[in-house]
Amino acid sequence: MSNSESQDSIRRRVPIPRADCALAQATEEIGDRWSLLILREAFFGVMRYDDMREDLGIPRSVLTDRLTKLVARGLLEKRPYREAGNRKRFGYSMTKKGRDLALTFIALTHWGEAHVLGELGPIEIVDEQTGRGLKVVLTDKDGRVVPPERAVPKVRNPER
Amino acid sequence: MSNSESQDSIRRRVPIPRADCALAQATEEIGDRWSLLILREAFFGVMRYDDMREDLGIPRSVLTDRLTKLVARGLLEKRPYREAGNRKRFGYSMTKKGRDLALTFIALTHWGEAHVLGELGPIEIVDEQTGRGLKVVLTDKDGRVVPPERAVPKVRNPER
DNA sequence: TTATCTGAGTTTGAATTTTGGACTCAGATT
DNA sequence: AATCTGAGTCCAAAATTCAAACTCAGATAA
Repeated sequence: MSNSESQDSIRRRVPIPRADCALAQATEEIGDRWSLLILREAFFGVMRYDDMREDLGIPRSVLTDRLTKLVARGLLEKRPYREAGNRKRFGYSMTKKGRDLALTFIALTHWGEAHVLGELGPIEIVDEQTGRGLKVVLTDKDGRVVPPERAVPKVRNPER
Repeated sequence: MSNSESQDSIRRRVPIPRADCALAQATEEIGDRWSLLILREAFFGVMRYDDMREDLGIPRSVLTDRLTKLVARGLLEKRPYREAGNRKRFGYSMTKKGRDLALTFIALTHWGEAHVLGELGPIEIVDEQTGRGLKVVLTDKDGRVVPPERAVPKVRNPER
């Protein structure tokens, strides 16, 4: 059916207003091999430098660098804490901006399970209040669920 | 309110079964500075090497490398096409696996608009059938919408 | 038929980033 | 005074990225 690609649809594309696109900006902040994984740690409640390092196997210098950047960009905050009978230390926790990446995490995790891992991973995301498993869906303004195949890009304010 | 972090909650964290996590696998496939942007191009209907290069400002050698990898991993496919009176060429288009990243794109794009760009970007995602704007939400099994703040990780089969 | 153009790459050498390991430092504990 | 620990810093080698120049094959132009 959609074999008609051959002729001219190759050129018919959404004209893309360049780098002012939100996805490009977003990948600027978290689009490297480590930042997302570090944020996942924070999302899962890991706050300490050495715990993250051990979980991820990330080189120290890179972890230090990423944590610093994530704090500077407001995705994490560095806060002092004190454990029973220990000196004060610092840990990292999510800001609102960081927590708002949860949807992206979950969507990407589900994709990874479906298409890379090939099975359900060891951790699921549940509703804290009901304990029920959660999934990510698209809805329109009225809350009607729309399957992802029907999602298409559209220029918001075509300037002509 | 949540000032009680100080004492011991710092250590109380989900024990994370290591690298078999889906998110780590997923970032292995698309977690670099360019892959997601290339896939966005494909999602927006850009199929040609030079169009992608121009849109993204990506070095040729890197684009070639990423396209090859994305094809090898099954996110894109390379297909011949022919434009009116031109020789046969090759273009790249999304596979199902690639298209299934749409939810992740959209979630990340919305995050970028809210937290980085600070305004709506030039492109919105709409329902192809109704033209209405779409957003990403979390739901439970019954389709009940759950706000992202209530999403928490849980070990799926705690082995004890 | 030879020359030119074009899309889709390669190649190259310099600049940048990543890596793993060793080293540091300050406050607790022995 | 010596040791331990969490949270880094510093370093040289390895891997990646970059911009710019070069290649190559088929279509069109002269």
